[in-house]
Parts: sequence; structure tokens; C-alpha cells
Amino acid sequence: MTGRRNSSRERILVNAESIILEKGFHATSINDILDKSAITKGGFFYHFDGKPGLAVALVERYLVQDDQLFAELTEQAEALSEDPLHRLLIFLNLLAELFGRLPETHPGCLVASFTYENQLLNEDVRQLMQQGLLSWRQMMIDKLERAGGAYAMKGDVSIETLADMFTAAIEGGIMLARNFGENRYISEQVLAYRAFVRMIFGADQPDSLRPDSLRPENPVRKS
Amino acid sequence: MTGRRNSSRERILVNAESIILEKGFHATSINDILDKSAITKGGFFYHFDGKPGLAVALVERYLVQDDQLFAELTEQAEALSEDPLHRLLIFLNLLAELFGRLPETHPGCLVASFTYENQLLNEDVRQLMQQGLLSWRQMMIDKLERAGGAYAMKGDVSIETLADMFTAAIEGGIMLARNFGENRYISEQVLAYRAFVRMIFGADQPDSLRPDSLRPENPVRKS
DNA sequence: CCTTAAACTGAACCGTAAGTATAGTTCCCG
DNA sequence: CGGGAACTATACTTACGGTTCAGTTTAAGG
Repeated sequence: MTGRRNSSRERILVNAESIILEKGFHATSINDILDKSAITKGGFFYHFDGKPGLAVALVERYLVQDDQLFAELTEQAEALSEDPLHRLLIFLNLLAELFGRLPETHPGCLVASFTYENQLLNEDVRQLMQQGLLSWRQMMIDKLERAGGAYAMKGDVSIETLADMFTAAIEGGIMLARNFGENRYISEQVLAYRAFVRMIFGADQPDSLRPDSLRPENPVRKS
Repeated sequence: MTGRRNSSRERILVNAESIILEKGFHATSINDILDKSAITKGGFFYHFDGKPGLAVALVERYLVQDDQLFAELTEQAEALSEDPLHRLLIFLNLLAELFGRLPETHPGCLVASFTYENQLLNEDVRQLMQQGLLSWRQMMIDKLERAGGAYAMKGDVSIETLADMFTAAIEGGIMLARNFGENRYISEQVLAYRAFVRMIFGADQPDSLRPDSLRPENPVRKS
């Protein structure tokens, strides 16, 4: 029973997300979505409780996918090093590479998009978005704290703010990327954030001063 | 002749900006704007070439105001120190303080808002937005290069990316602030960026190692 | 004061978009 | 093969949003 249901429902979600990221939620008409999804209005309203319902479903889906992506990258990073700081730095490298490898059409972040269209997004959506931001923060806090266990932190930036800065770098990078039409900016901002983390944990000292595991981890050339 | 004209036109722009930043451009109807501006539809269309024309005027105005703000802060910072790096750090402090002092209603950035509503924004608007981003980048490149003249730069982040990171920090901070309903996040991200700049220019070394002018410049307590 | 252009009013117009209603059709699962 | 879930097709309501325009008011100069 889920086979058929999911195919149409999922198709709608995929297309809706892509159109909305391009034009914005309010500017996207249901008909726009129907055209690209090979489904009729009846079908749409069968699956979703109107446009507000669609918004909820979209954000839910988006957050799940995002979680999965971060989990995968974390796993990959953990396979490549034992050191917590090293793992974090690799994670950021992998993420930067991923953003650089994206197809020409830069995606954008649903949460960011919805942030500036607070109008009819009901309370559900707003809570989901907060939850998403909090989960990203928590993920980074975990990574940073683990790294902090092994190395002393320099600078006077709180771990929470440093964690939020991860989100800020990505969202800021996406904004630059969208306006200039080049994905490169996202990777650059992620790598800049990475450089900051490195410095904070003292990993930018001469090699002689830091543990063996921290030597030049797969360096990423900058543009 | 400009007296009368400007009063209405300006009133429309002010109200339009505030509503648009709250709900988004597309979700903001002309009627919404009229209600708050004490003017009729005819009056609106007398002043602006429809909604697209309003968008152009809004962004133009926004960029000018932004330029002025940055110029003021730069001037203030230059009055407080001779050292280029010191000036930059003060500038960032002033900006962070300003964001923290804002009225409860967090504003948002028109450029960011329009970034995710690329639909009917004509080419003019898009070019203006790019121009704005480029001018912010250039402003920071100037400041960073001047600072770089006096101190050696550490880390492997290009000046351009570091300059863009200023924008990214602010936009990211605004996004967090909007979602959590607390302006604090903007200041925090600006101060985190400041900490990064400090580290890159080696200003986080023990006092004994750096020029006198760099000692604890008006410290801002973090949350 | 009178003219004239700028500034503005008010109402009408038209497309479009969200949502509803309904009757019928196809597909899959037990 | 029966029945419910997953749709199609079509028509319609309702309302709102952008735009136009003919006419009226305001202010400023000669």
C-alpha cells in the first residue's frame, strides 16, 4: 500500500521543494507543482492538507534528509581518523567538497527560504524549523566538545556560538552562491569556518607542536 | 516640490520594507502597504512602476542606508584608534553592539529576503543585490588589507573569502535571530567573526607579543 | 487670483490562485 | 474477485491581488 502512495506523494514533495527554493513558497502556486508532478488537483489535496500542509511535510522531509546527510559524512569522517578534532576537520572538508560537487543549480535551504516568509506558515512549521536549527547546533556542539576534550580551546567564543556559526557559514554561503550563481561560495565559507575551528583548537601551530594525528589531513585546495 | 513627494513616497518605502521583511515580498500585497501608509492605490501607482518598481526602489534605498551605516561606524572606529587592525576590530564591536541594541523586532536583510524570491524580481533588482554584496565585500577587503599591512596573516583563508564571511556571519546571525526571536544571535555571530579576524592577524597572542595599541580594546561581554 | 503640473482619490476590471464538490476510474491487496 | 485506497477529470466558487484610469485636490509661481 505504501508503494503507490509514496511514489506520488514523494514526487510532489520533490518537485514542490525545487520550485519553492527557486521562487519562494508564496510565489509557488499549486498548479506550478501539479504541472511538474503529473498529478491533478484532486490528487494533491488527497495527499496534503492544502498548501500549509504541504509546507509542514516539506520541512519534515527536509530535516530528515539533512540529518541523514550529516550522519553519513560523520560516519565517513570517523572511519578516517580516531582523533575527535581530526574527525571534525575531515567532516567539514567532506561537506565542503560535497557542496563544490553539486550540479550547477545551487539548491538553497528550505529553512532559510521559509525564514523570510513567516506569514502563513503555521506554528507547526515554525517549530520544526527551530527544531532543525537546534539539532544542527547540537550536532556541532557534540563534535566541538569532543574535540575540546583533547585540545585546549583558544579565543573567547562560546561553544554554542561556534556551533551556530556552522549554520551561519552554510546559510551565508548559500546566499552568496545564489546571488552570484556559483556554488563555490558555499564551500569557501565552510572551509573558512573550518580554518577558524582549527585555529581555536590550536591545530594551526607548527607540526612539531601538535600530535601526530593532526598533520596535514587531506588538504583541500582553495579556489 | 520634493517636500511633498518625498514624504509620501518615503512613507510607502518605510512601511513596505517592514512588512516585506516580515512576510516576504510576494506575500505582501499592495493593499497591505496602503493600509499602513495612509494612501490609496492610485497614489501608490503614481509613485512606483507597479510592484516590480517598488522592489527596485526598496533595494536601492536599502543599499544606500546600509552604506551610510557602515560609513558611520567606520568613522567612529577611525576616531578611536590609529591602528588599522584595531580599527577593524572596533568597527566589528560597534556593529555587534548596534545589533544588540535593536528594538525587540529584529529587522532582517532585504537582500537576503529577496534572495529566496528570485521569481518576478526583474534583472534590475538582481543586479542591485549583487552590487550590494560586492560593495560589502569590497569594504571588508579594504579593511582587511589595511590590517594585513601591519600584521602578518595566518591561516589559509583568502582575503576575499574572509571578507565574504562578514556578510555570511551577519546573514546567518539574522536567520538565527529570526527563528529564535532573539537579536542576540546576530551580535554573537559578528563577535565570533571578530574573534576569527583577531586570530588570523595574530592579535590573540599574549599582550607582550603585540603592539601596545592592540591591548584589550573596549571588551564586549558575551552573553 | 489663476494657471498648471504634481499629487492623489475611488472605483472598476481582470486574471489567477486556493480550495471545494462530485462522479467516476484504476490499481493493488487480501 | 471484492473493496478500499489512490487517484482522474471537470467544473465551480470565492476572493484577492495587480493594474488602469478618469477625475479631483493641492501647492507653488507668475
